[in-house]
Amino acid sequence: MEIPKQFDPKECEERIYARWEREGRFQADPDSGKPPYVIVIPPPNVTGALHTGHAMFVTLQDILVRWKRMQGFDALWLPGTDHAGIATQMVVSKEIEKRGMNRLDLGRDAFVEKIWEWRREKGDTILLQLRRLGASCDWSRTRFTLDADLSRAVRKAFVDLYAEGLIYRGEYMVNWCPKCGTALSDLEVEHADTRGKLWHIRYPASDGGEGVVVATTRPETMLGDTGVAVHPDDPRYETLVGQTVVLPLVGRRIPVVADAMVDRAFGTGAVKITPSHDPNDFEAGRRHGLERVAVIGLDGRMTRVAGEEFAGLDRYAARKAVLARLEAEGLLVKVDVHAHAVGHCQRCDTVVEPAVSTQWFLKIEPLAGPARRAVEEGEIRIIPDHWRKVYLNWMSEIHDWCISRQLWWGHRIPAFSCGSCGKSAGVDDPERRLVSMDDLKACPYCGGAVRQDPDVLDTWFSSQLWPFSTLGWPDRSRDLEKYYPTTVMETGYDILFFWVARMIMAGLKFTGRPPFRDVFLHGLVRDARGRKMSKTLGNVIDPLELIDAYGADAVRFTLAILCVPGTDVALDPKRMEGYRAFANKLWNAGRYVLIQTGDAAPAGPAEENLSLWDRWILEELDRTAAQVEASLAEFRFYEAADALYHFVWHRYCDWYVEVSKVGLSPSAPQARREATRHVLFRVLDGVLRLLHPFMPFLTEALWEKMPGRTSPLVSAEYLRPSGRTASNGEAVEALMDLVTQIRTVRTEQGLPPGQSLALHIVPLDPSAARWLEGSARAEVAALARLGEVGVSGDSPEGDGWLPGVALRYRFYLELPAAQKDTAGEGERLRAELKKASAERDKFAAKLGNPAFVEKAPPEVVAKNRAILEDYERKVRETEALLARLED
RNA sequence: GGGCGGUUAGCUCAGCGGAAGAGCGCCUGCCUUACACGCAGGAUGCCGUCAGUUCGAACCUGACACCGCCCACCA
Repeated sequence: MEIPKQFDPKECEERIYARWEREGRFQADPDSGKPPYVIVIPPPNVTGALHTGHAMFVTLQDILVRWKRMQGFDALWLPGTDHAGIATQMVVSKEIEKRGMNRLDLGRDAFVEKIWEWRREKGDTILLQLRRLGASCDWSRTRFTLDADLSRAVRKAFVDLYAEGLIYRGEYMVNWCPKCGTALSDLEVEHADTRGKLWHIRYPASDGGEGVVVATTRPETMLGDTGVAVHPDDPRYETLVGQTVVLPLVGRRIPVVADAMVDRAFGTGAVKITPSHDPNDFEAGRRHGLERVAVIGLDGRMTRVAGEEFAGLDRYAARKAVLARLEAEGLLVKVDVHAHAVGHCQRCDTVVEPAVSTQWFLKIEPLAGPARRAVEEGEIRIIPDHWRKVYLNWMSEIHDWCISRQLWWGHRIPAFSCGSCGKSAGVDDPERRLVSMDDLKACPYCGGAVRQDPDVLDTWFSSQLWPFSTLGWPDRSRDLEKYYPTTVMETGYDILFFWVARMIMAGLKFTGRPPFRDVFLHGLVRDARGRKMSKTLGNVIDPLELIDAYGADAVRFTLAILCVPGTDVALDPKRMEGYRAFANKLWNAGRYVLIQTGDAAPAGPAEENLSLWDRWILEELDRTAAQVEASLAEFRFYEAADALYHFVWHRYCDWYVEVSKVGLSPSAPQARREATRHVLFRVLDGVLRLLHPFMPFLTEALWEKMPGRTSPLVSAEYLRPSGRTASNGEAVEALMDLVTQIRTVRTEQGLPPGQSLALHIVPLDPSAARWLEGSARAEVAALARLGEVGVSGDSPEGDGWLPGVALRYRFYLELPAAQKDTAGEGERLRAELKKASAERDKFAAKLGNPAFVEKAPPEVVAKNRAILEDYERKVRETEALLARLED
């Protein structure tokens, strides 16, 4: 069989993936009788391109799903995409603007049709990209949030919540993005600390007196002021309360009111009240019955009400103009530098404007209570644990959710209003008949013509239903019965509130059950220096380029091993080189094993034919399997990946494969050769199973080259720890230590690595002697590249032997004839003696402390004692060698 | 203003009560026939500061100092 010396991802990735898909290996089967294991994908935006965040979740979820599938679960990983309201509308708007059109010219229907065209053209791109990473999704169950059945689920949710009075409509102050032209939820506003200014402005008293100085960060809003507030207990303003002051530039008389919301220590202790343009003032205005004067329009420009001088100006131009006028009139008293947080639109980064408008809201408290309890009581587990606290914290101070958006792309709100009788959903609809599952043809109250609300729902309103809407809800489908609740929700912590929290609320509300049992939140992928990736920084890493350069397996393995719960991931392509090398390492180990085994799987040998090393590597494999199992169960991907890496490279390849060359040599007995072949093969087999979820392509490619493999690895059984107990650890470690010591002496003495030298070994105790029986001497020789190896109870005759001390052996390395000079050896031994004595003293002191011996657990004391003995022996032996050397 | 993380080898990070670790980088040798995407050997750490608890602390407790993140309607 021809196996190339380098693993070539390009050769196998596409071919193998196509085979898996063709054979239906990812398909879940509710009638299989197997227990379900379910993950629904965090649906990427339908217009999106694969980024590193996707690569991370694909890697982690695919590891979990493949692992469980191999363990015999009916594993379902359900894929799909999100219509992503604002994001998509923005992308398509920009696109048609490039062609000289705009969405208003086009009109709603035509524009929405354009987006659908776009979606048909590009919408599957991202799903094809997920495949490149090896995602084993059940593509037959792919869903899109705007699919007919999912839209029905959204409508059902809305109708039910409305019927229950949890959805209401009203005029409130909301976050408004002047550029996107829509209301936003609190979560869609990103606060950025900004160094602004605090302007102190004098409002003269109506009677011509001094009046009051107010402090504001937004002077342009003063045009809409309808009051000034001071603290009720503030002696400075006692006499002013109840009076009126004159609003500069406008001339309006506005009252001074007392309100406890005022912080006396801030600014001047007097606050201007603009009920139309500040959430606090909105409330204050209500409390004191103040008029609302809107001077900033929804387009971010000053309204006519702002006065002729300012009308039509952009809000920031108006700020300058207002300040100039105040300055001119001598009313600008003081300007302070003032740092404060300014809200920006998550999508377009425009400064958000608080604005009063009529919107739809979802009452949160009735939903939040059960959602809080589900986590508090452990029905839902959030990992890492500190996110649990964050979740609970957020859940307990959550506000109602503004769910309507003034967009065209999304689920249109199924609410109607009547042109004849004037009844309108949410406001004047006592029997709640104007919201319905079917489009209303006529007013159910008077039969008049009805009009549907033009707004659409926040994208996240449909996302919150994803774990069950994708499975057929509100119908009681077979899938819903079998796969709901899902098993694990795996996603980035950045959408804990946006998505995870809301799914929990919605899941409990609509299905009566939590939508998943475990929530695992991975860190965000950042650049090599830990900075957030951004186009402006130019540090964006494209996962597809990574796959092209290193192969999907290396990309996956890197992401997995970097995934430490609770930490963001610093992704360094340099590091990926290391894991590409790892892939290649395993490839070549497989190549070696397959060349040795030929075209028949080697039969199992009798237990007594297994050597020390054979048993050791099988135990190590077992321990690795147990470690992977335990680590994955707790979502410690890095730990599982690290255990596999270490086992494959530093146990199997570095030691066992090297030792096996002795066992396979023509001079070895037949039984030894067979046993070695068997163990080599068996460990490779186990490694491929264990590693498959992490590196699916490479492992499958090797698997298909193994003799006797009819069905693919993806459907094979995962390796279970066999629970072997007989331990050879001590013996093998002593031998490994011996080899390492010999190599060190060799290198330090500058002996040519290629030269075959003779060695003499003196075991320091009977078990050490026993471990050298059988093939061990030949193995040591091979590992340390030696010639003849002798063993005896005493040092060898003659000159020119370089002595050394290992844990359980003394050894003598024969110098080449031309180099019979051991002069440097004394120095080396003395250095080692010094180190060993220091260690010995440290442990002796510890054990000399009666409190330690008395109070520490016995096994700890015993362990320390054993270490002390090792060092004592080492010191003793080294001293003896030195003494002889100096004779 | 609240809350949550982090501070360990040059870099990125594990370890979280019993001998300071990994990967990359660095230094020395090696094309040893599975692999130079390789092999062998090596150097490198007041485990942020101070005080406590403990037989024992990188790990627990409390303060402090820097970094970072999230939430929040003080103009």
